[in-house]
Amino acid sequence: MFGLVDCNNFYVSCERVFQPRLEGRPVVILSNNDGCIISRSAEAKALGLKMGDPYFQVKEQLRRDSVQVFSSNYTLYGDMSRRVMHYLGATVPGVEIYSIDEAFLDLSGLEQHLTPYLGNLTDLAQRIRVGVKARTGIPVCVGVAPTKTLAKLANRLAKKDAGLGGVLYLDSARRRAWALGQVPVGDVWGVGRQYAQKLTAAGIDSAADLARVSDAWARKHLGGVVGARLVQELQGRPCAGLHPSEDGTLRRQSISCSRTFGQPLSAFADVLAAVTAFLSRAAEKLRRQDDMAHVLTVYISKNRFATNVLPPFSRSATLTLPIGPTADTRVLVSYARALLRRLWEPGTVYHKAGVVLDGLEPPGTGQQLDLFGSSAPNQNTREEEVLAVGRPDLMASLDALNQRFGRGTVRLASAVLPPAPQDKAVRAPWEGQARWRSPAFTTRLEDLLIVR
DNA sequence: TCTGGGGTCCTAGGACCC
DNA sequence: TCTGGGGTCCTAGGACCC
Repeated sequence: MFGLVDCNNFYVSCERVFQPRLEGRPVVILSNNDGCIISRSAEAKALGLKMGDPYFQVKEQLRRDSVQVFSSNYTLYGDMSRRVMHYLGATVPGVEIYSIDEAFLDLSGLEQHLTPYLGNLTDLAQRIRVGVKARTGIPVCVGVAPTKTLAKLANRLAKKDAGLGGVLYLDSARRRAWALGQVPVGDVWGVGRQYAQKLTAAGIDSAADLARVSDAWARKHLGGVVGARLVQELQGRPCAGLHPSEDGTLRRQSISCSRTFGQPLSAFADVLAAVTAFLSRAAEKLRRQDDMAHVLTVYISKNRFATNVLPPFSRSATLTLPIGPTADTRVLVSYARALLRRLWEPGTVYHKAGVVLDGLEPPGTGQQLDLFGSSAPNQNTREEEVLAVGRPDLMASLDALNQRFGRGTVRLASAVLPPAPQDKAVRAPWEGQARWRSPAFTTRLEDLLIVR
């Protein structure tokens, strides 16, 4: 049996924990660069504000309706998420952190042990909901069902129907059938815009309809094996297990960092500075989960909303590192520069850039065998290994300094712009704005709330 | 003037190998 | 005239998720 815990309007809820005056008022959170709406309170939803609405388009309405507007504050949200996940981890046997605001719970076998002492899974789910709120201030809903897809579906019903008290357990075939009938097919986990359109055109309107299609039909029209699994899961046959997140952290298979620039850029040096900064950040995350990367992708994008710009809006270049996996920022940056040159079209105005690290593996899984001269295939030359390993000690010092004195205290020279006239910090041309960012209430001593 | 960022999984064609 | 088949790796891209 699976549980799904999903935080309600998570980013808004994080702000409200430390600013109770926001309770009961419409609140929205904006994306990076204050671009568009990415989280809304119930009151903001009721005003018709939509996920993804560009700020500049709804600015007037926000003002008219006295909506409280915030820039996103990922330091705060990340820390609040950690607290929620920590509590869940201490409460049930297995937790899979699915996103910043969602976690699957392994509840298998719990019911039979639970019932005599503590009641059924509905009671447990209810205790979890109350417990998270009491310990973190974050409201959540909990769905419980025999498959992940049905747990998601139960969660969404629990969110929508206030009468359920924030919890729904699909404990019988009858209840499952009822739940499937309540949910439009486009709201099923795994059905996006394209598939929803295709499905409704075929007369499949609800989750219940989708649960009735044949395996062959699902394979043909819903992306092959993915579609087949989706339908099975709706029918109550689990196709996906729980992948517990060890010690409350999420281990990634790829790590990326990208940004829309604060202003359009057309100088190679400016974009290279951005790419270097993004890659520094990505490599930092890579080392934090104690991995090395074997594959590097760089991409640059034009403005897809501009009427005078033709597709393709984005070009990418991927390289399997000839030297094997590395976690050294300097090694990665030297390859990234070459990839960027390959993509670069002089005279083009760029809007966004990004990097992706793939092929992650912990240090010493493959390349170290070769150090001892094993006859493994694809073995690197000694020189290549030395290049790939780089200077782990240097990287460790870099991370330690930035951890202690703040992100970006020590950077690669190529990420730094020509010195400003005075000794004052200037924003890099690729950096955007965050005009309404709340304090880092939980992670900066200077930002601690003062209670009188 | 102003339109996010970070992930997952799957497919498919070409290169290359035996 | 006529030219195999299967596997893996690399790379790019599409669909989906929050």
